[in-house]
Amino acid sequence: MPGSTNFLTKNKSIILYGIFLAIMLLLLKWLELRFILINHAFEIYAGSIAIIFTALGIWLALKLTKPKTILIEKEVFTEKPETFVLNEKEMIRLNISKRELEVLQLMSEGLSNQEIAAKLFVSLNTIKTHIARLFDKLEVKRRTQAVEISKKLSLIP
Amino acid sequence: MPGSTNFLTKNKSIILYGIFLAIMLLLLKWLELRFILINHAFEIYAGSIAIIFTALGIWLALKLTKPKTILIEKEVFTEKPETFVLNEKEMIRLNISKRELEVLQLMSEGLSNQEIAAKLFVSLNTIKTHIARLFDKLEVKRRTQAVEISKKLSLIP
DNA sequence: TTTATCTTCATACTTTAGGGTGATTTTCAT
DNA sequence: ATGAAAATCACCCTAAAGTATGAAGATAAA
Repeated sequence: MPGSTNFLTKNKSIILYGIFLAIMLLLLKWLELRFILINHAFEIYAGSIAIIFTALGIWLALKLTKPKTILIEKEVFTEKPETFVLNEKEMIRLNISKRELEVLQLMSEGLSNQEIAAKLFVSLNTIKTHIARLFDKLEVKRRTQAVEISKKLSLIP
Repeated sequence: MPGSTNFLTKNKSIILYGIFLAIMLLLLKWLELRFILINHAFEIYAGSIAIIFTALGIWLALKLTKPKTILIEKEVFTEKPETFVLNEKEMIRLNISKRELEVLQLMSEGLSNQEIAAKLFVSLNTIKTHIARLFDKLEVKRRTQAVEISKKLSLIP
């Protein structure tokens, strides 16, 4: 830009003087600082040490100490675990066979003997004998009781 | 003891000399320490500052930091909530009466119609009609199904 | 191989459950 | 007080459940 170039050439000496003054001022300020530094060298040194080692102390404490942990156990109640596991011990104890358990399962779902027979491709009489044996082993007299008790024993879900 | 007294009087000058020597040695050692301290005053001072401020830093860090809180969610499976609450909305929706619910309850416990009748001091026929209405309202055909469904609907425990 | 258990099926019989219909008495809210 | 819902009961009939007994094939363990 020609405008700014003109300004520079016109006030060259003034600018140079200004710059000189600025430098001198900076130098004086620096010398002042130096003077202060020299005269208070010990205090500055001690202060620096204090600051540095305080920082070191903080760092050490934070880094090397075990974090203070407050363990809060929050109980989460699960609605229904749904994780049915067959109580095999009871099954063995009561001497209930796999087939019988299968019939028991279907019985608990509300199926009639006829429906169970159809589902397992066997005769109604077969289901009746299975159920009769189940009642004997479970020591019950009715299917509703059988369902009740075998649910409590975790033989069925 | 006369023995030890004899020993003291006999060697008095030797003992005194020994004590004197010991004191002199201690004095020398102390002077030596003083000399070391004076000559290394600055280092000692700086070191002290370092130690003190490190300690300060550690103290600050331990005292002023918030303890880290770790929240751990622990799943607790309640075996049986045992807190059965009747689903009254379903009861109203299905238009099931108190007496019917009572019968349903006993039915779920495995009682026969005859037993239910005896327990409620009513005739077998009454129980039959109650149950017939229940089956109608629950849209089922067998008592095992009735028990199944009404457990799911929280009409019975 | 032989024994014991499981699974299957049958026949006969008894008991209980369930369906349909109708009727009387309580109870309770309008 | 009166009408609707609830609770009670009876009778008849069918279907399903449960009991008892016997027996035969399948399977797995001894």
